[in-house]
Amino acid sequence: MEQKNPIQVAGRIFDVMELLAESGSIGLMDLSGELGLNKTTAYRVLSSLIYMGYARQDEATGKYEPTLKIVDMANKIMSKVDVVQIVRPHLRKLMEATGETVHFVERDGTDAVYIDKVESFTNGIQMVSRIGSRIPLYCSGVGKAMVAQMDEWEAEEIWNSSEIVSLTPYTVTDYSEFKKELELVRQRGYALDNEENEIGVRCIACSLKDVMGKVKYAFSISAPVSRMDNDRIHELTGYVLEAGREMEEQLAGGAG
Amino acid sequence: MEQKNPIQVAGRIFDVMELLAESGSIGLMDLSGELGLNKTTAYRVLSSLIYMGYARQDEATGKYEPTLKIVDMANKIMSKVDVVQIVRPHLRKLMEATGETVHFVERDGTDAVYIDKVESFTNGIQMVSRIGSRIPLYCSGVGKAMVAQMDEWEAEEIWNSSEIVSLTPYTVTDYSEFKKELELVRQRGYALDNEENEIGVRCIACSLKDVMGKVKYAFSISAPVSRMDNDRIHELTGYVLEAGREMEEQLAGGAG
DNA sequence: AAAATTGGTTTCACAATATGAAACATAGAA
DNA sequence: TTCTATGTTTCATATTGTGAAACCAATTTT
Repeated sequence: MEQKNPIQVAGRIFDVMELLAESGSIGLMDLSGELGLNKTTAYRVLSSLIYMGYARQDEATGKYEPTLKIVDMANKIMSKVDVVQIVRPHLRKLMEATGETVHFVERDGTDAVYIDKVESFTNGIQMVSRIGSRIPLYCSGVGKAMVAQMDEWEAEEIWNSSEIVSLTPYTVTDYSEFKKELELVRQRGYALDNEENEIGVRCIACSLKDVMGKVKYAFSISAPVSRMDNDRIHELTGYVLEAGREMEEQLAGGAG
Repeated sequence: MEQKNPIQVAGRIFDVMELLAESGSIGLMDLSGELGLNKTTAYRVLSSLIYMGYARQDEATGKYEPTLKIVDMANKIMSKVDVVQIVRPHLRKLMEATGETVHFVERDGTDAVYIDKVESFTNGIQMVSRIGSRIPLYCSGVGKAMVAQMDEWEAEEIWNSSEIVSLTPYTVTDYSEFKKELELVRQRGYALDNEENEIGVRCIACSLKDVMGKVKYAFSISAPVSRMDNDRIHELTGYVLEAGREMEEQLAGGAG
């Protein structure tokens, strides 16, 4: 058994918040059923959330919904993530130059966490990425870009700790194949994701080192395959590498 | 006394989260001191937050920080706010046409809550608005734009329930003056904020009705006074009213 | 219209759970 | 070394959260 929450209610409270966020609007019975909570307990948790201003109850339907107080908190958190402040102008520039949506991630264990994105204007199809959401390193462009710059043992550790699943028919699930791919990434200076993570989406990614010289960040341009044939990839590569150079320089200089 | 939290720890948990968000990184002692919590209690709360993945402890310094899990939750919440999906393209268009930052708010009691913003690219000076943060109705462009379209009694109720303070020398703190201003807004179709809320910032705002025909939303273009003389305001007015018409139409049609 | 069902709200006796004083551990400063 | 400042763990205690059951108010069914 993997140790329990030092505060029982805390788990319940966040479960409720999470469910409110997920559903947008939900009734007491559905909620308590979904979470396996006693009706009264669920009610008390909701009352508490309302008391604190994180939830509200719809007058008409009696259903419960989240307020935007969490969103405010989230934005406070983001405003403190100073890497974002530094790289955003570059990401914008890259988006303008290419017309495609740009993502920026930070490594966290065997995952990458989205910490910024700049969406393309023209782009009809929107990527479903969300700031704060995660993507595994082993099957994403940004992930491969980062792992490629790590020591062999670390790459292997990440592979072994990851739960390898075929998300699409193109997902690499064999370690030796993965290693070959990494070698390619090192040669080119950027990584490609050919629908390995989500069908219909290709992306070009490049990693960045932090102040300590450790691989920590990566960014990517992603677009539907229809706009990402080999010629286009070749064309975009230049922009990506250029942006990478600029950002790396500024990140290093910022807090030497 | 105004009734207490049905779950005591809940308050403490969110106080801690809020403080983590605010400070970015904080030690146990500072935290417990700041919140008036017992050292052990603070420690337990933090342990619980870490257990759930909402906080982490810096290996090197021992200090505690928020993770991005809350941010993910916040974005889930925002993705459910469908008004945003509808109006964003219009806000973008407005930003592109004017080159100025555009805000979109929803009324909540005597406040307006920011639910979307599109920042101008060129803009050197960044507004400090945050999605989810609040601004009083009585002293903001968006607020006046909304109140102007309400019944007299509702306007008065809002005024009386608001805590009127002079945020700047230009803030209107007299009700009869406020009413005159509202009359002007009705005539023009848009509201102006001449540094009434923040010195150095002017904005043009316009309100929108929801599906039920109730005044519920508003949007604004804001910019530093240096770029907002009377000529410029006159020039921008057209864009604002145009955007307002388009959005109102689409909001009404969406779920008739 | 009466009865039954459904969802939200309140009460209350009980014990599980959060509490905080105090002791402990560790690292850096004097 | 000793002192001081932080973070961590223990443990006896009662405060706090718990959930069964009763309650209320709309709907829906009969």
